[in-house]
Amino acid sequence: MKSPTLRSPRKQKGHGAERREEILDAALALFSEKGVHAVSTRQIAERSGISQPALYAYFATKDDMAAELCVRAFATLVERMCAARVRGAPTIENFERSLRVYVDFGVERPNAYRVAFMIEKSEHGAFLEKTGGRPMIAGLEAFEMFRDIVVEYQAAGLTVLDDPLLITQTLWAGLHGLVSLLIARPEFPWIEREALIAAHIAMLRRGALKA
Amino acid sequence: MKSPTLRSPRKQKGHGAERREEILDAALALFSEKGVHAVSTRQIAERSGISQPALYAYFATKDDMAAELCVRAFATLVERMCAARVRGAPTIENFERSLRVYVDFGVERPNAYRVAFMIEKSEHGAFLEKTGGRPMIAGLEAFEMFRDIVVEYQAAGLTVLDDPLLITQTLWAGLHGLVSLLIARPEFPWIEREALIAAHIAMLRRGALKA
DNA sequence: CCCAGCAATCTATCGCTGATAACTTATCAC
DNA sequence: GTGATAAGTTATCAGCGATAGATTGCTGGG
Repeated sequence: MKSPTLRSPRKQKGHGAERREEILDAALALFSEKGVHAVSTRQIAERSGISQPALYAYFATKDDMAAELCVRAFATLVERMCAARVRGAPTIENFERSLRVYVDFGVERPNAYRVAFMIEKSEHGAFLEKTGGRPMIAGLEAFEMFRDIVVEYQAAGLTVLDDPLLITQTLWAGLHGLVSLLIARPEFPWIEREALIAAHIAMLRRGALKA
Repeated sequence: MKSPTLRSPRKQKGHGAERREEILDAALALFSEKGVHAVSTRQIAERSGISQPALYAYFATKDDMAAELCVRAFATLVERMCAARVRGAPTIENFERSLRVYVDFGVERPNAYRVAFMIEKSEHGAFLEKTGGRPMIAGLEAFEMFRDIVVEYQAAGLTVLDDPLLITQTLWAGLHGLVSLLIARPEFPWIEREALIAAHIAMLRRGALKA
C-alpha cells in the first residue's frame, strides 16, 4: 500500500520520454507563473513529483529546460508566420498582419520570448554556451522567415529602402521593443493595449512601405 | 532630554558618504564589466576594501546599489534630452536628433538602461518593490521629457497622429527595441551599427511625422 | 523461481549566493 | 576616564544549482 502522505515514496521508473515531458510541463507552468529566474529546481522537482537531483538525469542544467521550452515555442512562431504568409499577396493589410503575428506570439508566450531575446549572456554566467545557443538559433529561424517576407514586399517595389536585411533588422527591432516592454513592464501606464499595438504596427508600416 | 543637535559625523576609515561613493564606484565598475547578475556582493566588498556585510550599512540590498547607479544615469539622460531640446526648433532633423540622444544613451550606459527597462520584477523576486521603483520613476521622468518633445511637434502640426501619449509610447517602444537588442544580443549578425541606428530612427520618423 | 546487472531515483552534500546577528573597535560628548 | 554610538568585523543563516554515492525496482539469463 502506498500512502500519499508518506514522505519518500520512491517514484517509479519514469518511462523515459514521458518523465521528461512531465518535467517540462511542470517547468512550463511554473515559469509562466513566476518567470524563469524566480523558479527553483526544487520547485520544479516537487511539482513533477520527483526529487530535485532526478531532474539532472533529463536536463544538464535548469537553463536547458527553459531552452527546450523556448525552442518548441519558436517552432510554433515559425509555423504561424509561415501560415500567415502563404495565404496573402503583398498588400499593406497583409504586411501589418504579418507584423501582428509576431507581436501576438510574444504577448501570448512571454516566457519563450524572454528566453530567446531578453535573457542576456551576462545575466546568468553563460546561458548561451550552456544551452548551445539553441534558443537563439530557433529565434534566428523566425528571423529568417521574417526576412523572406520582407523580400517579397521589396521585390514588389513596396519598400522605402532597398536592403532587405536593413529593413528586416529595423522592423524586428521595432516589434521587439513593443513586445519586450509589454512583457517586462506590464505595470507601466500604457494606453489601451489593442490601440497601442495597432498604432505601433501602423507606424512601422508607414516607415517601411511606400505610401 | 534629547538634544536635537546635529551630530558630528564619526567616521573611521571610510568617511561616511565617501565610503558610500567608494562602494558605488566599485559596483559600477564590476556591473559594467560583467553585468549586475554576474557580480556578487563579496566581489563588490573586496574591491571596496571592506567586508561583505559592511555593504549593508549603506545599501539595503544589492539591487539598491544598482538602483542608485541607475537613477544617476537617468538624470544624465534627462539632462541630455533637455539640452538637445532647447536648442532646436521642431524640424525633422531636430526630431531625429532627439531620438538619437535616447539611443546613444542606451548604448553608452547599457547597465543603467538594463536596470531601468530590461530587468524584470519576476527576475529577482521583487526588484521593483525592493528599490521602491526608483529606477522606474527616474525612467519615467525621461519618458515625460520625451512626451514634452512630442507635444511640440504635434502642436506644430507635424505628426501623423493626434494623441501625444500614443505617439510617445509607440516611438519609445521603437527606440527601446533597438537599444535593448543591441545591448542583449551584441553577437547577433547586425549590419553596421551606425547605418542600422540611422535607418531605424529614419523609419520611426517617417512613421510618426508627416512627409 | 532466483538473482545478477543496470538504470532510475534517492539521500546527503558541496560551494556559492544574498542577507542577518552578534560581537568588537574607533571616535565622540561630557 | 566613561558610556554611548557609529562602523567594522567574524560567524552564520537559508536557499540556490549542481554533484557523489548509496539504494531501490525492474528485467533478462539460468
